[in-house]
Amino acid sequence: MMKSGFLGKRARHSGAARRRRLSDSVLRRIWREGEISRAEIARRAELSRSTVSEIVDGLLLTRLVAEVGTGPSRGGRRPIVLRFQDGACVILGVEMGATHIAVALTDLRGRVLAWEHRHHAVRTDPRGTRALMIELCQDALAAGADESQRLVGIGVAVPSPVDPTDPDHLSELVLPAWSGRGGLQVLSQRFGAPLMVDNDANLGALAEQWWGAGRGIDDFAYIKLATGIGSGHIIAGNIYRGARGTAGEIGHVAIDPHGALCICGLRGCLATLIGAPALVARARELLARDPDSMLADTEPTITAIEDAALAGDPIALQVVVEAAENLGIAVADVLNLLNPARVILGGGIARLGEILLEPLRETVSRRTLLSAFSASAIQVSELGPRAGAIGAATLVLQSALADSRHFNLATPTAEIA
Amino acid sequence: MMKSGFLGKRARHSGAARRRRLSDSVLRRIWREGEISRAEIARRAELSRSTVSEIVDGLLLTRLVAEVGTGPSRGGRRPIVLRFQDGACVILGVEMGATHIAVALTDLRGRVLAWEHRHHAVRTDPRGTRALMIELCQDALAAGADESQRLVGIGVAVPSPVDPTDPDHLSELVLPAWSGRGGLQVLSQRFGAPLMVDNDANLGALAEQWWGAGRGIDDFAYIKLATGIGSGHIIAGNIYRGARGTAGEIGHVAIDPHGALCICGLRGCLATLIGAPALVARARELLARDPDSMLADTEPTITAIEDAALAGDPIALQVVVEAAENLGIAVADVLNLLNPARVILGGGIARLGEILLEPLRETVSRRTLLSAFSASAIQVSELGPRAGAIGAATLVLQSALADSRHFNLATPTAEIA
DNA sequence: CATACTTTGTTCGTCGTCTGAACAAAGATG
DNA sequence: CATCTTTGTTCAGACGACGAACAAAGTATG
Repeated sequence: MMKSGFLGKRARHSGAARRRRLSDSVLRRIWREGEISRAEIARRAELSRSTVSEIVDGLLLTRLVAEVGTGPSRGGRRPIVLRFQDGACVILGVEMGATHIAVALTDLRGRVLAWEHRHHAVRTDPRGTRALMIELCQDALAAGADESQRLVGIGVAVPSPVDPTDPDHLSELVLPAWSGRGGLQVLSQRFGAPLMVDNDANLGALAEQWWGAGRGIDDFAYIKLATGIGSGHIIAGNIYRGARGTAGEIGHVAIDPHGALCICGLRGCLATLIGAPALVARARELLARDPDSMLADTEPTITAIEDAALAGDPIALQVVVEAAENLGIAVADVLNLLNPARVILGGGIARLGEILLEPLRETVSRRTLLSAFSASAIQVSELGPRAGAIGAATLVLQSALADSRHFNLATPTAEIA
Repeated sequence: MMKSGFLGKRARHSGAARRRRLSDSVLRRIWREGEISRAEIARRAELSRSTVSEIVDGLLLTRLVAEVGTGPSRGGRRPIVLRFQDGACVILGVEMGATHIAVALTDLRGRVLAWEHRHHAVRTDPRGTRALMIELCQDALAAGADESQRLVGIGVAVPSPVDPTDPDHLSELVLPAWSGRGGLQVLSQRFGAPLMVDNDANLGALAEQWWGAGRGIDDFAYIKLATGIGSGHIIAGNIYRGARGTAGEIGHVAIDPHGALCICGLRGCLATLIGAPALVARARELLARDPDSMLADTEPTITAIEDAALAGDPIALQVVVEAAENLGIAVADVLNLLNPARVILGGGIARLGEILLEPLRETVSRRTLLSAFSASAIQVSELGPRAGAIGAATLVLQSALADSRHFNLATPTAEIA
């Protein structure tokens, strides 16, 4: 019995699977270089030119790669230039915030082809949020994609830890009204494309790794400063999610054991000290004592505080400096535990740049082992408020480049027939 | 020109290199299973029986694998049992502490064949320390190895961060008299075997992963409580060293910003609160107020405090409970940032077991996100004071199992000739 | 400007791996 | 006892990647 059964998995060490992996590695190389010739691929990948030619023939059929003229001679025949076709497909990246939804439609190089953004009471309205996501995705596709561009997939950044074994689960502490379920499969069904979900800070980190301040760096931390505080960690080149997906909860690192109560049930978490509501409250406190501030005109919001700090308002600056000092304690802990090569700050307040960085660097350098760190390694995000949505799209891109079957194209053989 | 050059690296996708990788993966499988038949390997590795037979023929020639009779029938011919020869080689693991040197001679299954331990003023005497290491290694080899057993390599655990790009460098903060250099190559030269160096907490974590409380777990933290406090982190199955080898400095996480000054230049580091000297000082302080303690008889040492706590002495217990509470704050930070599946405590004080664990778990569960952790996931080391030296040997074993050329055996072809 | 030399990309024969089928040995089953 | 399984080996064949050879298209040099 069981003479041969299903021979689906047998082909691992032979034929098809091996050739696919090699082809994928060549495809990734073409993506990475943008433009490259067959001969150059052969040199860098340590393959023979004949093998590369064969593989490239297959890739040309997928339309992900095209020949675009000839390059400069290196002393002999001029090479045929292969170019990765960034526009062959599109990807949707959705960011779900506490009070907004944003959607980025990107090409295969992370370029934003369309951007949609809408304020919404996400926390209290699951159904409306899902409908809004679909609407914004439709709008983005209509604005930025044409018929020829296949949708590779949809990525979603959520403001909650995501357990890889149960990606639709959302934290009931952060989003009580959602009763633990995202229900995001509707997106997948509506647009007929695979869905990938991850935490917003993780995806911010991923976006910075591929397109921003983390390019070329295999170990860094991304800290998102918003209503909540979260961190995403790139470790040995990959997002680190921990045993159950809750790594990166820097917002609940203990700073002041006697501080205010947090939604997590603890006291003195970083989030209670420098989350947006905390900063607003602190600004109010300072205004009560000293009302000679441009902030006194209106009810202060986090955006107003940021604007005032940029304009040089002393009270806003004090709020920021105090926040930087508290953040510095947590950053120092991260440096001591994880030794990242860089720390990247994202979220709204990161637009303050040096106003935030200078007191932060000062605190951190007082609190870290001398050799461990150069202060210049603390930077602000290069992608700003779009990092989350772009990172969500990048998650899809990453998986497609890792295994080109996820591009979901007609197979080469089918195209020939 | 450059018709073919050196063809050393070309063979990556063909022939020799591929066969070697496959052979190594079969060897690892035999190691992992201990005993297994060819047919079983074929099933689990999804290879054909003929291929496995061919590879096993090669492995038998290395003497790392042998046929040892037949196993139970599964309804047909009885399989020939292959057994990994744990005793074919030996490995030396050296632990360099602040005040001692320990050497473990192990087989290829992490069993300790010989154990040497000597107190020594390591911090102030580099030359004598190196000589002592050589002496203890010699003793261990004489006591536990015979002529037929080749020495695969020597691993060394050092009480300093180790930069993978400069493994002989030692921290000048921790070991000022060593002026930044380990000079451990003498070991390699003396015994004619490769040398590998890593941080002691990292190697404690590795030992627990292979042989102790971390078996089968891909994400956990090991915390070494001794003169200094360090942590080693297994992340996605591998030791995480950070960008420059200084990950895992939990000893310098900030607990009390107004605390005592640390060698690192900061205040209130965990190490200043629960390092062995701090515990001794705290015991003295308590004794001054209440001299009715068994500790009052002699000058208190860390070992004496541990013994007294085990005997139920109230003052010793208070010292331990306070230490557990401070440690708990740092452990909670680790849980929030890294979400390990387990936390393992090593170092001398870990022998207190539940006396230490109970107040620690209490503190941690008050300070961590509910869903993130079950308190039972905090445990003490299974390997105790030998974890560092065994981990150092395991580092060598790991590299040999990853690439069997590191076993440094006569090649099969050479043995045939 | 003709000749020699390079580089590129393709074609084709070859080598080495891994496979699957066939087989003998050894045991289970009824 | 005959039949069926399982194991391990042998051997021919499929297939992938390689290298050699070649044509095409360039550069360097007299």
